[in-house]
Amino acid sequence: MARTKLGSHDPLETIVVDRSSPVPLYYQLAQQLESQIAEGKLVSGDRLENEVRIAEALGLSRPTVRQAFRYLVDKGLVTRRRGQGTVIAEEKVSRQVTLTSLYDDLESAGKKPTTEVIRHEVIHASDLVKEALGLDEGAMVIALERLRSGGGEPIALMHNFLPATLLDLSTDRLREHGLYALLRESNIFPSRAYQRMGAKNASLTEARLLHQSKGTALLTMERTTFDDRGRAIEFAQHVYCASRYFLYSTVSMDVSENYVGRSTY
Amino acid sequence: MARTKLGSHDPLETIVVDRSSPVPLYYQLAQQLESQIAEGKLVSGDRLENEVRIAEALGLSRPTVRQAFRYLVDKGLVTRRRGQGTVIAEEKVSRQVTLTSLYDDLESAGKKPTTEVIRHEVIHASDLVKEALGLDEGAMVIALERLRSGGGEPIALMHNFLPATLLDLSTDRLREHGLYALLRESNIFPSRAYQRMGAKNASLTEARLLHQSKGTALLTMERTTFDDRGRAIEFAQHVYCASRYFLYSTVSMDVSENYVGRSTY
DNA sequence: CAGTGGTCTAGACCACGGG
DNA sequence: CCGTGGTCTAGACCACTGC
Repeated sequence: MARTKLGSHDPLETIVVDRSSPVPLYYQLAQQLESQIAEGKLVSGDRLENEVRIAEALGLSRPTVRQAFRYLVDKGLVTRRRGQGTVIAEEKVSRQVTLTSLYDDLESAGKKPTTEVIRHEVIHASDLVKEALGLDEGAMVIALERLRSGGGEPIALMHNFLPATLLDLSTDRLREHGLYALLRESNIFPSRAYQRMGAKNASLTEARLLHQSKGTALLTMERTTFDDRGRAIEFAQHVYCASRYFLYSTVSMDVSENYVGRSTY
Repeated sequence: MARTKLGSHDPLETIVVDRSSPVPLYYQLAQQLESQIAEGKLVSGDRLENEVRIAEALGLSRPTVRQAFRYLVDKGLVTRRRGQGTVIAEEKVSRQVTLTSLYDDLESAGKKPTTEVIRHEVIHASDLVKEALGLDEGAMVIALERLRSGGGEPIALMHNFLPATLLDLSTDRLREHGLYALLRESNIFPSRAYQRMGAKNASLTEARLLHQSKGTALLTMERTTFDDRGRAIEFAQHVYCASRYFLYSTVSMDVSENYVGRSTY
């Protein structure tokens, strides 16, 4: 079954680009294709028109269309192969667009999350925190300890350290919002994080806070987050209740390794 | 201290592109910059020349230089800001280029890894495995159970399931190589994986195999891996010894969220 | 062989950041 | 204001895939 169009649905018919909009053309195109995938108008295995025809149909140049496609590839929504075309990917990969670090917020959306702020103060950074954040001797950091619950049950015990010079945090707003949301409000945009995941048996205090018994296996995560300027903005040590919670992530293998593997130079 | 060049070192002087090489020009440029970063000739905070001047200096067009820079940005090696330029990023982010899924191999490089193949047979896929790999009723899969050790101590107990139609595996080669290396040899290129991490208390058999006591906290990971064609190629259930092992990963936040966050349309 | 994406060019104008 | 990266165009040729 080879279909140049896409079964009963031709996505190009419903796509429009607005040249008066401040939104980049490639982004308008990418978003509309993304929507069609999200809505199920384009499903796994469907093939898109080739770049040239899309460019003609929408009155765009080919590089612009390619930029839109690159966005979709980066998101794992489509796969492209020379000589074969552009095909909608398995939902599994794309469905979980959520990043590990943000999963809290999304997951809890269905679970009525609450956050209890156990600790919120400005202190001298410990050696570990200084090292992680690249701070100088005597630097001050905001130290947070929060208990995140969903559906009435505790999910995670979270310790965070942020450079005190970065922003001011309100304890009240911490109760209502994720930390990253507050950072974004202050024009700090997390862009990359370096994470380390492990496991540990619950201590007595951890067990009590998380409503578990001492010795229960807990998932641990240590993370250093950097913003789009390359600044270290947060060091976190979290402990998750493994019985109620998993950390999800989508990882992409390095293209360069494949490249080297396939080339012969 | 504003330096248009880069302190004592001008990276452009040592960069050459070979137009007769089959390696793309943008990739030649990206790799050479990457090398200079790896070798410490370019260090965190250094600023690169702007696109136009690099293009002129190397006799390339600006889009080609941009493509090289995009590669470096994707790898987290540099950050770029309009009006400010291209700056080498914190080492922390870039150092750990390693993917979670491949960490085994890299880590074990320093630890003399050994792999004991406990099980290697072709079986009917269970419902869970069929679901994960998107297989039909009655499909056959290769079932693997391996114990990975480093420095004489067991590190991980690994269960893998691969579509039997995908390739043939030799038990001998499994002892000597990582699974992904064998896949690549068969022209199967893992490109994305969907992972779920958790924790559990060791069962008696797990404890025995991993030289731990029953109840010790273990790190668990479930993963479905897709290749560059978008095919599901592997479903894995691994259990790691938390006392000797961590899972590392570098995650990048979604650009589009930032984009939306900053725009006003 | 025809069809596809991959690479590359030589320009253009715009948007943002900082002095 | 200037310098920077961000977007966009209209072409060109090449490399891989599958028939």
